[in-house]
Amino acid sequence: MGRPPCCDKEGVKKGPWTPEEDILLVSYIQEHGPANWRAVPTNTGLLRCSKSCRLRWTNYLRPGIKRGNFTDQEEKTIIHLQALLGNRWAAIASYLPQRTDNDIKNYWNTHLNKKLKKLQTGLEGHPRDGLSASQKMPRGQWEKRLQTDIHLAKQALREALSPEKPSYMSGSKSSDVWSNANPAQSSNYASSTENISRLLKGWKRSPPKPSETNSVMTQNSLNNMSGTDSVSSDHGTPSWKSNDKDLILPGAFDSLFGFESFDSSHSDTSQSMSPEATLFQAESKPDSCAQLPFSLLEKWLFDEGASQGKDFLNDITLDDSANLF
DNA sequence: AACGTCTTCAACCGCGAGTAC
DNA sequence: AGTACTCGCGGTTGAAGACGT
Repeated sequence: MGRPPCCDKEGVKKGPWTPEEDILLVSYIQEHGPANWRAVPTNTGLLRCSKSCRLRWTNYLRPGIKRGNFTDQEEKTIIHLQALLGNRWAAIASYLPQRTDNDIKNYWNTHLNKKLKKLQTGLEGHPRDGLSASQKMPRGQWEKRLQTDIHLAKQALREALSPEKPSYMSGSKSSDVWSNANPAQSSNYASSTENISRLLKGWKRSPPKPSETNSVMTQNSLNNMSGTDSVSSDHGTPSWKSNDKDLILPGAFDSLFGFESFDSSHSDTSQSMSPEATLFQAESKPDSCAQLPFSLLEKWLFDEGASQGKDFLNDITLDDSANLF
């Protein structure tokens, strides 16, 4: 028996999404939550397959997504996690809540891979000068420790992902969140998304011709979505506002690798984020079950102790990571 | 200005895992 | 237990813009 196609190939639109399609999708998800993707094309009238809808949502429209350049810290995180986890982009993305696995994968393939290869080839035949803390120890010892570290991290990840994980973990997938969400939560959800408001900004600037507006797109949903400010005030949390600042999961990533702040420009935002917002940020990530491994990994990263461990990753340089491959 | 090449990234494809029946 | 179906992941592609000649 052959595998059935995920959608009818006939009459299914492919290629880039239009703002109109985005609005339709966002409008639908606002009301129903990101679940039962199979039903999305039918219910929205979108001529897209369910997979395409899900992908569009998770990689572009989902709230809390940060776009644009990767920071040095993010770069380091990706490099290190890639060394630990390999090309498990979804797992890596779970440590960078604002980035999608697709983004990270693309960034790795287009930037980091090249960068590392370049450095690797550049280092061949050159003495290793400008050594970081981790490199100051004899190379053999460092490599040995690194192997042990990787082994420990993998073990920790395995344990953390075992079925005995706490209940809050097992039920934290975004679809679960949404299938259980009440309508009010659903409304807040869509209204609080910077991506959606950004989308709507563009939408307002160049509104579609009336004939292009699908009947599924209710005025009510448009109002809800564009009313980000009013909703944000309901929460009393400026970070819910639609603005140009990126949302950030507070705390956790400040501590990761000992960064004072994941990005200094975000610190204000993260400080002002309410617990609800924090929860939302955590839950909006599809694979939030990796939060526990994160803490274990973080512990492992810092278990190097006060001696040198804490600065290990801050000090880690691209050539450090290059040697991991 | 025109053309060719390179780079980027959104989107697609196929597969495996999980789940409902 | 077996089948059908959905979802999520990772690899890959291709359109579009950037850049160089």
